[in-house]
Amino acid sequence: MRRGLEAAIEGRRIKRVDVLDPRAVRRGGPDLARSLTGTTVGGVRRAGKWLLCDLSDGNVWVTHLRMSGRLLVGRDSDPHLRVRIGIENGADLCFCDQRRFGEMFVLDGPEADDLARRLGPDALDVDARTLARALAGRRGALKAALCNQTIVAGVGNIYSDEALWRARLRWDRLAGSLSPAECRRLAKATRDVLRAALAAGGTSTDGLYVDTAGDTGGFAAHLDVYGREGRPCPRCATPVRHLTRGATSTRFCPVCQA
DNA sequence: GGGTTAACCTGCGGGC
DNA sequence: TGCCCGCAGGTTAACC
Repeated sequence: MRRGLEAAIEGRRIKRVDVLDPRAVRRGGPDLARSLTGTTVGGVRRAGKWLLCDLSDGNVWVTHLRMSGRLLVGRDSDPHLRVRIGIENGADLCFCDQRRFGEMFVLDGPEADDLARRLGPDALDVDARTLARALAGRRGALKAALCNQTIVAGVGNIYSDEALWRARLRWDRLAGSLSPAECRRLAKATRDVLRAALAAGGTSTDGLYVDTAGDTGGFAAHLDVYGREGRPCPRCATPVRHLTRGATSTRFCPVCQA
């Protein structure tokens, strides 16, 4: 998404902003349009799951897609269009979001730095030592820690289940109880699964997860446990288990994840 | 201070 | 056929 956004808007001036759903800009209020209009987009960065666009006036345009948010180039007819951003000499950038959890707002430089600072090390290149430090002393469940953005940034429900399966670790292990070898396995599994998913264009389970061109990712075909409950574990053939705890569901192999 | 839970939201599928 | 309910999930505030 960051790469697609970079190609579509980097170096271009924002000439118009139409907020069709105020909830999409709830944090920034009605000022979003005023803050963006007339500025030029510099770099497009990522901090965990947050997209950060540096603006020519020193402010930072922040977007989080949450579950169903999408940034589509030239899709004004999308039924879930929430914000339309007119780009000079380019197609409109359309923020579409079926479930309305996503949001965009503008922060000044130091505020954006604060947002990024609150996040843990980036999961895409986390190493064993960094992960061990981040998990040390944690008494909660390993999966909850892995999904906690202040501990490790960038992992959500799908990739935490996949990384834990690859590392042969149970979701409910005490997060601070991992041995150095287990930390090495989990760090590598987390990096590997995210890189593989990225190479495949992400995981699209229901057509909601698409890139800026509207194309679905292909990683769903390579998932080992997520969405495979009841089917054989690819490693030991035990049926994959599914359980719901609170608002999140977990898939795991009850035999080869210890 | 760290961990847990509910709320936010819409569309879809299953059950009746 | 139509209605109701549960489920999907990232972040945050409130609570323990």
